[in-house]
Amino acid sequence: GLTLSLFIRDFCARGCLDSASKLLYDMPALGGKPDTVAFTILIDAFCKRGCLKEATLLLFKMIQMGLSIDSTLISSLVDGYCKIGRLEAAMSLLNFSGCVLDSFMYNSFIFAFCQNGDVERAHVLLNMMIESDVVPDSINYTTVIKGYCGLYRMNHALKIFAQMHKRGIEPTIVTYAVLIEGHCKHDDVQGAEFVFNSLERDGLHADVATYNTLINVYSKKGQMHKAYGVLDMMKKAGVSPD
RNA sequence: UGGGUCAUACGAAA
Repeated sequence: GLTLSLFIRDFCARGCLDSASKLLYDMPALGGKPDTVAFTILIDAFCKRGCLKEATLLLFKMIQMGLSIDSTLISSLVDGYCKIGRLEAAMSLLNFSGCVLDSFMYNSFIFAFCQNGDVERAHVLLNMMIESDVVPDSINYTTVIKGYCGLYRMNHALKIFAQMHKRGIEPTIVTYAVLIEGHCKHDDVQGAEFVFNSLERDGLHADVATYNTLINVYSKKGQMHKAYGVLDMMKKAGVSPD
């Protein structure tokens, strides 16, 4: 199954889902066995394009074939349904599967609530994770932080950030980028600079996206000399602009 | 050693 899955993955990455499907069906003839992972790759590709009907059909097809389902597979579908706003479909699929929510699936719901502007509910979900002994990771925290930043609630965002630290979850480069952008929305250039500097203090390496975020802050504030200064920082750090 | 969740600008749309 592994060999042909690599080709299926490549087809999906290139957006050739028809070729990927064909290969999946041709696997037996080619001497390969379609397995859960091969199906998951294709199902996830359909989910990411919002084609949940095709994805769900494939799910039932593989179940008919006697293949087992696992959390990764269900997570793809749960995220797909969440991304198109069908949270109840995501929930019923989850119940049907018998899988339990893990940090990935929790995040699909948390993200969806944030997108709807219902960050309070996303926050409740984050707390539910802890109560259910599912350890929230930096992605779960970052998603809620971004939600609060989007609502201009920097105080809440920073509170979550502090809780994250207290629980020993390491922020990532994304966490910092989200906070930098949040401060920018608040017209708080100094806050953005403070976050950027703490990033370096914590031994994380800014990447192109991080630098672009900071450049965006400065250019929106008309501080182009500082924006050019970031360009110099990038050169010194060996990060090329895109 | 193959599969799932979070971030930037620009462009497009409003």
